[in-house]
Amino acid sequence: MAALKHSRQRDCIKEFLIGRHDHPTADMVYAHVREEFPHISLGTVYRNLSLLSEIGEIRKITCNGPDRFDANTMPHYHFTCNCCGSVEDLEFEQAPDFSGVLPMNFSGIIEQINLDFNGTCEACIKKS
Amino acid sequence: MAALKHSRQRDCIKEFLIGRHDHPTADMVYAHVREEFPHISLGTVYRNLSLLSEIGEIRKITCNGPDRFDANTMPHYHFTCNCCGSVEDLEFEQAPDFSGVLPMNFSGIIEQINLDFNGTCEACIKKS
DNA sequence: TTCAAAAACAATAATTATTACTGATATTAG
DNA sequence: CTAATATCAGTAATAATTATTGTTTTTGAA
Repeated sequence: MAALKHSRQRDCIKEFLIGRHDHPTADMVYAHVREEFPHISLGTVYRNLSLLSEIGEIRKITCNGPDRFDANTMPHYHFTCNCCGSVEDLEFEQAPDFSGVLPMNFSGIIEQINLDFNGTCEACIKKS
Repeated sequence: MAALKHSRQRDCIKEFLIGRHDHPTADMVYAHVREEFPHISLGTVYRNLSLLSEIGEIRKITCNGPDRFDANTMPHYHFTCNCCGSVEDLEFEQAPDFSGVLPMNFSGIIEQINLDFNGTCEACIKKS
């Protein structure tokens, strides 16, 4: 049940995210999708973003300020600027390795490991 | 400037956090501090929590749901339950090592590295 | 020990981010 | 084609946080 019907609005949201690498907020998605669907509502954007996250087609990034969304669901890492809130991908010489990182005395289930960085982005350094 | 005067309310907030290891939210702090200062306002709690974070005396944890606060400012790692939102500390056999983890093509300043985990906590597993 | 400048306060209003509700519309399986 | 229902737009409601305002504390210097 909950048979997930096709929707043009959802497609448009996903297509937009695929074309972007700056991890847009719900508002940014809304602003864009509105060009194609002038009557779309912000609630629809939020609902579809949650839906797409739940089925794993996009990734929700919880950082400071509003949530952000990323169509790249491969493991990768983010830098968040404490100053302007922008989020960018980080690339490494060698991928971080968490294979030896096993928690002690923990009886829950770990589903995801998040490594992320924050500080001041290049643009904000120049501003100051 | 901004000479940070002493305040009994701020002390109480900090003392409360020091005695806890469950990373309380602003509301939880408010509920407790109210016992000692029945007229304290939630705004005061928020203001002091930000202040204490800014000067590095506590750490603000941005996760899903409301922000949480931690008096332990030493490097350590958190597990967040996707189900109930609780946050707990994780202990490791060997501390994660980020020494080899250097970003390429990045011109900002990295101030903090966050490694955190999420999934389902023991209590939520039992519930289901 | 006053006393005034400024930080901090309580109370409350406002803002921001997100979720829930409702009746109309679009999609899809039979 | 049609009925069932997921999705929609529009809007109201909630949750989390920040800002404003006039009053009270704190503190350093007179």
